[in-house]
Amino acid sequence: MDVLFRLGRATANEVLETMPDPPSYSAVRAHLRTLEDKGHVVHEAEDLRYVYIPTMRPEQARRSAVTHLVDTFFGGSVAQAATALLDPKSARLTREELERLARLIDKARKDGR
Amino acid sequence: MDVLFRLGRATANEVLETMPDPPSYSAVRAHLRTLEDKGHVVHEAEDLRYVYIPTMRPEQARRSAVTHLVDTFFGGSVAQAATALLDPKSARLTREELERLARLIDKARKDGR
DNA sequence: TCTACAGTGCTAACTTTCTAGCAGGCCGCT
DNA sequence: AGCGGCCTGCTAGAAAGTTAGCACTGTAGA
Repeated sequence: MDVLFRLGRATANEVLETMPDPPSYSAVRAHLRTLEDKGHVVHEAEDLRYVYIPTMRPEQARRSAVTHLVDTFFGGSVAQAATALLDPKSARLTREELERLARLIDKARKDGR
Repeated sequence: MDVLFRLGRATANEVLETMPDPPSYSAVRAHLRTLEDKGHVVHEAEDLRYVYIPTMRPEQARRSAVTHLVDTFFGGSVAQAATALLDPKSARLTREELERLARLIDKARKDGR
């Protein structure tokens, strides 16, 4: 699923190539099929092969992943998660991005009071 | 592992209770043992039962989880991830938290130029 | 003391996942 | 037409994960 969320859509081979510690091609194909059985993905035939696509909408997947991360690793604290995310040691943001985030926070400050 | 990262340390029973869609108690115990075999957790005897603890340091686990989230769901863009995280629809930050984040970004802006 | 309880170690059966491999279809190339 | 490559569907055996249940141990309480 992570590969599919990352790529948006992918064939069995692309999933295999993108995976870290990949299992066999057979395993990937079988797993994609069970994911389809469970309704987590759909496939389309394209150029003679199957392209798999997550059924969950990207925004929802992102939201759910973010919530899970915050709950699992930051005790539910968005602020702590944000602090870790913006940690200068790893962040590397452009000036425009920083401006935009600053504006976002500014707006939240005004709205919140 | 998610449960252990969330709680820091937990017994088999606590893991079971914390899991969504929990399997059987037997499965949890067996799984904790294989995690221990693989070196991902250690156990300590405490009050006659085993308490399991992740071997990876929390900071490292958090960093790695954040990186994975950003890469998987936000195309590697920290800025997009931050925007989603601070989305006012779900964020709910206190004024102090907002101030702290604002200062963090301000600092990054000054350092970066 | 002895009884109940909760936890561990272990086992055996069962289910699911993983793996390799085969037949068949479609395409492009010679 | 014939060949090779790539993909699907399918199968069967191996490996891993799941489950229930037993014996044993230490603790607490009647």
